Amino acid sequence: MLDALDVTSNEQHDSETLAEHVFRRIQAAIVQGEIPPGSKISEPELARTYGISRGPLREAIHRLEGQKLLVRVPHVGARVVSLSHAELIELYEIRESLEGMACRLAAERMSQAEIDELRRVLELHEQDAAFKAGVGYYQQEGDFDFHYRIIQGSGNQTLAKMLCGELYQLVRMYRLQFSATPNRPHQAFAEHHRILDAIAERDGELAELLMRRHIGASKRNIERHYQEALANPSKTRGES
Amino acid sequence: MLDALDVTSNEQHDSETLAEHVFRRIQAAIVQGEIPPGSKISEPELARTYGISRGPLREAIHRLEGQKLLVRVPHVGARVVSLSHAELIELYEIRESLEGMACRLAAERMSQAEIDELRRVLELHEQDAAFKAGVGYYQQEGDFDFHYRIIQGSGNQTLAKMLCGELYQLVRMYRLQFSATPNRPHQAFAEHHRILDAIAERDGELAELLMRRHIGASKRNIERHYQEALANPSKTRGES
DNA sequence: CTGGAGCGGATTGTCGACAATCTGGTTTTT
DNA sequence: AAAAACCAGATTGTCGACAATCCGCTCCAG
Repeated sequence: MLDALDVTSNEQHDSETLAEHVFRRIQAAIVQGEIPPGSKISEPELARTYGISRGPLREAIHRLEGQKLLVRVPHVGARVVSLSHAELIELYEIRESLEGMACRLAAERMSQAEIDELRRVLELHEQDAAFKAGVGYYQQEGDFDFHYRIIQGSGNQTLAKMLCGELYQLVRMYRLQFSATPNRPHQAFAEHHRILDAIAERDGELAELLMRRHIGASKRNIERHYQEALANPSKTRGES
Repeated sequence: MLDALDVTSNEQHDSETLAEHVFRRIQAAIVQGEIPPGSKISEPELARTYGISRGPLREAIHRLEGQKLLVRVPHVGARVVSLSHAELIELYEIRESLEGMACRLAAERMSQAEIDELRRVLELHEQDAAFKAGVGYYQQEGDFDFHYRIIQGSGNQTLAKMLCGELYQLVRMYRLQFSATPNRPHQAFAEHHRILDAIAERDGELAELLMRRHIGASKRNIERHYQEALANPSKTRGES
């Protein structure tokens, strides 16, 4: 069950609706930065690009707006989201609260098999992190994502829909953008490990605390990024 | 008094887009139960009802889906949401976490003027609650809603968009449905008062705790409702 | 030279019609 | 008679065209 990995990107289920298809394609393009943040979305242009009419495209745009990947103003059009520093911090505060809760519930309700699988995911990350030698914690999608699996393990389906179905791609977008911090990946991995241990010991209270601290650390990491970018305006992921 | 309740439905903003207009009207109809939960949404029928084409109507439907007031399955259509017992409990757990956080932030960041206004809102509720003699805590909308104002007072705009702009109507829909519990309104009012006191004393920790308990009490109230409905199937107060 | 009004092009909002798909009842087959 | 195939009706998905609105440019006045 680990084989199906890029089911979200290409290779469409042919019975799938056109709007659904183009929705996923644009979503991937935005998250991976192919359509840069802040850039305007032209309906006719995108319709030509994907070879569809404006009808399904507009539905896709509305759904992207629901996922907060686009912001739309009436009679003007849509732009790719570009979170301000304050907004990004706010998003992390929300994650702190919500994923903290999810982690507590996961510690209480995950099955032993799920915990074992989660441990295997972490080991897989370890190998990959070692391979990539620190340049960005390998940020896999969906089932390979540590946070994703914990949220799923919380058993709260409504929460899972919220975090894994709506805000997930937005968080992923910015996680990709800030993953190039030198020391952070190693630290994040260690934090993940401690969280897993707490879950394995069924210590919900500790698991929640650790997850909140983990996300809080990510938040501070981002704040540091912004302060550096403020002092040294050569930003946007420095490939020296 | 009660007449100014449908400000969201008709009248002004003629520069407003058609889709926006019909979106609000259908939203109000769903929240107030005019379109019963679980009922199917027929695009042609609604288009005739509101005198518009299917284009803007579909946009409105998508936005309603984003607010979780509709559930839509491809090639079949949309239905008004009908949360199961478990889903409703999950929603309240999420509110516990999020509004707890909002309450802590509000205690730390609300201005004195905002706190004074909040107290006035509560006094207004007291008069109204006394007037209505216990039959349902008068659940005003927007600025008149205690929870709404605390969330706004948290200063976290992202959180406010989430709770006041997306989940708000859904919560309101079920709050209206369960507001007929005899003793609950008086109790809820007392809890609101204690929360306000904690905020006024700038005690964020206590404010968060009280808010979590307050929502937890509402949750238990709903659970009791369900158990009674289970034992005595004469539910859905009033008509079918 | 500067500022504002007016105009042209382009984009978004809206519409009606056609095609693809689902639902439910009917017919046919075993 | 029961189950599967089928057909009819309606509904959703998609399309291209028209109308309303906005953005940027030009032109004119001061």
